[in-house]
Amino acid sequence: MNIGEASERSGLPSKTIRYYEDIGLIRPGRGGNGYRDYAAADVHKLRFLQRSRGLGFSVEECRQLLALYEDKARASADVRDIAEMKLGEIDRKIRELTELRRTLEHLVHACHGNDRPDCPILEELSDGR
Amino acid sequence: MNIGEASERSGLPSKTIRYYEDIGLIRPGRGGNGYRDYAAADVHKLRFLQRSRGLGFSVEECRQLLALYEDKARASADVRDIAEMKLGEIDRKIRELTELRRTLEHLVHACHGNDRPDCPILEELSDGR
DNA sequence: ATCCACCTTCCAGCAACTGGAAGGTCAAGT
DNA sequence: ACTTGACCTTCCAGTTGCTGGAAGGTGGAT
Repeated sequence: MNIGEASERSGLPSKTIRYYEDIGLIRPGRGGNGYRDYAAADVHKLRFLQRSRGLGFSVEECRQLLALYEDKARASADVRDIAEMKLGEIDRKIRELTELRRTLEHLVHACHGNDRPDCPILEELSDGR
Repeated sequence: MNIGEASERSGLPSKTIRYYEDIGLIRPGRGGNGYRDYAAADVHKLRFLQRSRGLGFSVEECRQLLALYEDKARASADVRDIAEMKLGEIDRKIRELTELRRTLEHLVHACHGNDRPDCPILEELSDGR
């Protein structure tokens, strides 16, 4: 399939898909007309990239995550170790986001949203807790 | 005070403080020697910026928050709207992160760390699911 | 034959810094 | 008085991860 369809199916803009090819994350085939030709497996990888990028993993980290999928000598303890390290990072990210969420929710609830000049959000941002 | 002390007190690197000046977020005075001179109010704003950036507000959002903060007739509803939008984004991130966690954990369990070439996820991938 | 939507490459710029060069300033130690 | 070293200054370049636009080729429908 062409890049447009791959874009639609993966949720990534065509521009980004070409960029990912530039930096060597994916290698689609080419048709006789020079157009990129994406297989279903490529789209799957693109979707994986879309998700993991959206979660704050760097492109380099995504490259490692993707390597887990592509590793032909799969099932080695090394590969599993990398995956486990990433799991730890994900857990940490979830914890941080949850903490951030808690703080913000507290602020939103404390703010009555009227015109009075006493917004607790701004007060906390400036004063600190 | 000089930029170094402002940096220490605000928790922002000097480079970042100069950058914030470049983009017009703060306007410190200047001493006779050309050094930037930060008043307590400047440090206060810098701390404000440090906090709100750390909470995931973009620089432009921080500029808005700062403007609201400085505006005596501010409407706290404006502030709350920005915070609520961020809250929605955070929720989405947590959901997606949890999903990715599940995916990776599945991978870790599928690759038990030996040399057997039987990772079901990879098979799924090559099948082009 | 002519649209128009698609595709191609290349080059530029964005956010939000970060690093480094080249040089000015200041307080302290000798 | 002089030198050292830690500050400070500006400016320019690089980073990450895209995103937009120009200039031009391709493909299917009318």
